[in-house]
Amino acid sequence: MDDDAVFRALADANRRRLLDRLHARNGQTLGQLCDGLAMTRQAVTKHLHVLEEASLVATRRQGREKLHFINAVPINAIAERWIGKFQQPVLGALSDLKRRLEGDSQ
Amino acid sequence: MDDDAVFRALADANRRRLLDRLHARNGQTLGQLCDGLAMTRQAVTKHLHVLEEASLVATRRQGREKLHFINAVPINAIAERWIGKFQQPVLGALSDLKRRLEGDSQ
DNA sequence: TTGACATGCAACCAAATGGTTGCATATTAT
DNA sequence: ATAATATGCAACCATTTGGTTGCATGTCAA
Repeated sequence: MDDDAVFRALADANRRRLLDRLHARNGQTLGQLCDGLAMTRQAVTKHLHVLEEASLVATRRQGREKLHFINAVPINAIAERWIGKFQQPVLGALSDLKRRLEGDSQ
Repeated sequence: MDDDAVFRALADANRRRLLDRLHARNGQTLGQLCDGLAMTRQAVTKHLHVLEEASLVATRRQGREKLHFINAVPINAIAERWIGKFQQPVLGALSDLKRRLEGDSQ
C-alpha cells in the first residue's frame, strides 16, 4: 500500500470533510457530496479522485450516477504501522492485545 | 490544537523521515539531521519549521547549536480524535480500555 | 425523441510548496 | 584576533495543487 498517497490525500481539509460525509452516510453520489459545499462540482471530483488513488474511496457506477464508498483500511493501516511507532508503551501493549483479539489474521 | 497543520506537516515523506530520525534518537542538531540526506541544509530547516509549527517538533538552543525534540502528543491526538472515528468496533473498545488504563486523567 | 440531469474531460490560472543559492550572524576553538 | 563551525534570512525558481470555466458525453423521463 502507498503510505505517501494516503498521507497526502489526508492533508487537505476539504478531502477530510468528504471522508467525514461518507462516514456519516456511505454510498453517496457526486451530486450529493457536492451539496452545501463552497466549491464547484469539478473541484469535488478532483478531490474524490485523489481519495480514490489513495484507496480511501471506492466507487460504483449505477446508471448515470456514481456512488462513493469510504474505505477505512488504509487509515487503519497507517494508524497501526506508522502512528503506532510514536505511541506510549501502554498503547503499544494495546496494539498487541488488539492483534490477538483479531486472531492475528494478517 | 491545529489538526490541519499536523496533517499537512505529515503529508511530506521527507518530514516523516525527519520524525523517524528524531524518534530513533531525540535531541539532534540541525547538522545531524541533515547528515546523509539528499537535500540542502536550508531545505531541512524549512521542513523542521513546518514540523515546529505543527507542534510535532520542539527546539532548544544550546550555544551555537539548536537541538530538536519530537513531540508525539499531536500524533496521538489525531489517532484518538480523527482516525479513531473510522476504526472497527473492536478498536473502539480498545480505545475505551486505554482510557481506563490511563486513569481517565484528561 | 427531446430535454433535463449526472458526470467526464481539458484548458487554464493563482497560490502554495519544496527546493536552490548567496550572504549574514552568532558561537566556539586555536 | 581569527578561522572554522552552526545556524538564520531572503530572494529566487520550477512544479504541484486547488480551483475555475466551458464543453462533451451518457442516461433517464416525458
